[in-house]
Amino acid sequence: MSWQRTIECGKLTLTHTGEKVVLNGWVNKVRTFGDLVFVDLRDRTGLIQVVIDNNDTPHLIAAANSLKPETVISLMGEVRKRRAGTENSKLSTGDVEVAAEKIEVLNEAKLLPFTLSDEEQMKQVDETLRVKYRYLDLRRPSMYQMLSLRHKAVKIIRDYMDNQGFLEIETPIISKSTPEGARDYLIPYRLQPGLFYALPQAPQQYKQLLMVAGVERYFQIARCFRDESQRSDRQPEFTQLDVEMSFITQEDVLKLMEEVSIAVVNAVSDKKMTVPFPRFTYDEAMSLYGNDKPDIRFGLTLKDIGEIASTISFHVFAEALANGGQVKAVLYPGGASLSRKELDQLTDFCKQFGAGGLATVSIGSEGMKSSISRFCEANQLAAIAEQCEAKQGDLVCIIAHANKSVVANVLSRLRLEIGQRCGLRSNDRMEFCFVIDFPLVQWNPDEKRWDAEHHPFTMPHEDNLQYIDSDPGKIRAQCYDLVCNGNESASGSIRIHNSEIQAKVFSLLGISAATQKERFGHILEAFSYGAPPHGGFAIGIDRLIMNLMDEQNIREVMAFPKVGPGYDPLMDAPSSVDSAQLKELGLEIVKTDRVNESQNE
RNA sequence: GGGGGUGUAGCUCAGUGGUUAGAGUGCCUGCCUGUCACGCAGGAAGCCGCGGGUUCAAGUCCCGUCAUCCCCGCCA
Repeated sequence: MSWQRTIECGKLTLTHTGEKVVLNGWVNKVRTFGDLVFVDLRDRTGLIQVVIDNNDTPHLIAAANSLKPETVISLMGEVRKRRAGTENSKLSTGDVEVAAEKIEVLNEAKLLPFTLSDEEQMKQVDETLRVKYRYLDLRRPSMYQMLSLRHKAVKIIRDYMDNQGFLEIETPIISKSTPEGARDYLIPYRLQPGLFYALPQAPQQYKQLLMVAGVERYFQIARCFRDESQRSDRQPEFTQLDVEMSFITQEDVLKLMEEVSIAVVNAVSDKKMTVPFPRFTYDEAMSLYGNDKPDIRFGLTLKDIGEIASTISFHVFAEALANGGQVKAVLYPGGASLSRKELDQLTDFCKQFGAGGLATVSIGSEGMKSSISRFCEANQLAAIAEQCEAKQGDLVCIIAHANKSVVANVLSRLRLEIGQRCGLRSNDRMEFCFVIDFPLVQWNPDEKRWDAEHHPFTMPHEDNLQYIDSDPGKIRAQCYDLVCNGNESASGSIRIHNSEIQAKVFSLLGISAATQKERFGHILEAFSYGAPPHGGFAIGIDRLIMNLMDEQNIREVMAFPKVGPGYDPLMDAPSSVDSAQLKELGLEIVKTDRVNESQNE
C-alpha cells in the first residue's frame, strides 16, 4: 500500500465508518497509557484521533509510544465510531477515530522551540521567536485560517474586479526613486555605479500611464515598499488593491470602493456594516471628530464651546481665542467618578499631544465640579455641560489652544481613548465612512511652501480654482479616503489630465519648470498624447484583513513579516554582502562604530 | 530622532542587596487500556541579554550598550 493519503484528517465523519484509510500529517499530540496510545494527527484540514491498542496491534505499540510531536507520519487504519461516551464535541471529527494498523514515520521532528499544540501559550510567545520559526508557527490552525481568509479575500477581490471588466496588470518592482513621500528602498545599478533603482511606494505613475495607454480599467494586488518607522499596523512591504479607471467621476470611484469593500467583508466575516457608507467632508470630519479618519462606531462628537468660553475670564481660554485658536470639548460618559490621580493621568495623556493642560467639568452627585470653577460662574459651567449633553456622572473634557490643529489632534485622541475605556469600539462592526473634499494643499511652515495633501496630480474641484492665487488653502480636491473603525482603509483621487491645470498646481507647489521636466517629464509627456479623465484608489489589504480578523498587529496577517525596524529573523535579512559584490556595484561602506561592532561579532 | 515597557530553564513567568535562583508548561525515565489541557512518580535542564561600576556581597542598585514591544515625530 502506498504511503499517500486517501483522505484528509479533518474530513473524516461517521459516514466513513468501516473504511480503511491512509492518512498523512503531523503528530499534534500523543497521550499514552502504555498499552493504549492516542495520537492526534493533524493536517491543514483538522485533527483526527488515532488509537493504537496493544491488544489489537502489538507490533505498533512501541513505535506509537515513541512518536514525537510534529513528526510527519503516514498511517493506515480503519475508521470506526468512537465508544459511547468518549466522543469529543470540540473536534469536528470527534465522533470517529482511526484504529491504526500501520504507521510509517516520514520525517521525525526534533524538539520544537515552542509548543504548537498549546494555543493559549502560543498567544504569549515572543514575536521574534515566532517569526524566526515562522514555518512552525504557520502550522497552527489559527495561522492557517489567517492564510486561508486572506486568500479568500483576495480571490473575492479578483473575481469582483474581473466581473466589473478590470484587467489585472503587473507593474515593475524595480523602478525609479520619487523624492516625495516616504523614504525609498534603493537598489544600486551595477552597470553605472551611482545610479539607483527604487522599490515602488505604490504603482501610482504606472497605473496612470496605463490609463493613457487606453486600458481604462486596471487593478493589481500590488506590493508596496516604504522605508519608514515601524508601527503595529505598518510593515516595510505591504499589499494594496490598486485601482485606476478612465472616463469616470468621483462618484463612480466611491461606488466601486464601497461595493468591493462590502463584497469582501460579507464573504469572509459576519461583521455588520452601515450601508451606504456615511460620508463626511474633510471639514466636517475635523469639526466633529478632530481627525480625517473618524471612528464612527460611537458618537461623543467634539463640541465647539468657544462662545461660552469667551465669556469666561480664564486666561488660557482667552489667549487661545485671541490668537485664532479654539476651545472645544468632548464628553466622557461616567468620567465624573475619576480620581484626582486618574484625572492627572488623563491630563498627561493630553499633554503628550501638545495640549497645555486639560480643563474638566464633572457632574457628580454633589453637583458640578470644575478645574476652572474659580474663573467662572455656575451658570457658565451649566451651559458647557448642557452644550455637551452631559448627564449625571459624566465628565466634560475641554482643550483650548491657539492652534486649531492641536485642539483637533488632542481631542480626537482623547475621544478614542474615552471610546476605548467605555467599551464603545467593538470589533463586531466594521463601520466604514468616506471622507471627501480634502484640501488640495497644506502649508508647510518649516519649508515655507505649499505641499500637496495627496499628490501633485490630484484634481482640484474646478470651481475652487479661483482661489489658486488668493487663498490656496481653501481649495478642495477631488480626493477621498475610505475609513473603517477609525483607520484609513483606502485612499484615492481624481487625477489632473489637463495640462493647464497641472501647470497651475505645479507652480502653486513651487515646482519649477526644470524640476517638472526632471521629475515628472515622462508622465507629463504621456499626458500630452491624449490622456483620458481618470482616477482611482488603493485599499490597504493587510489592514483590512486585520480588521476582519480582530488582529491588533499587522504581523499576524502576513505569512512572513519583519520584526523591529525591518529585520527578518527567519532569513537573517538584511545581511552583509561579499566585498566583491560591493566592488562590482561601485559601493563603499562608510565605517561607523556600529558597522565595526557587527563585523567583529 | 525622541519617550515608555520588557529581557531569569526550550516556552511563559515569579524572584525584599544576603544559603545551593524557583513555579507552571514542555522535554527525558518509569507506571498506567478510553484519553482528548489524560493522570501519578522521578529526573535533566540557567552566561539571570551583554559590558562596566557601587558594595563585604548584585538576578536585584547605578551607568552604558544590544535586542524586542508600544507610542510620538515620520508614513505625498
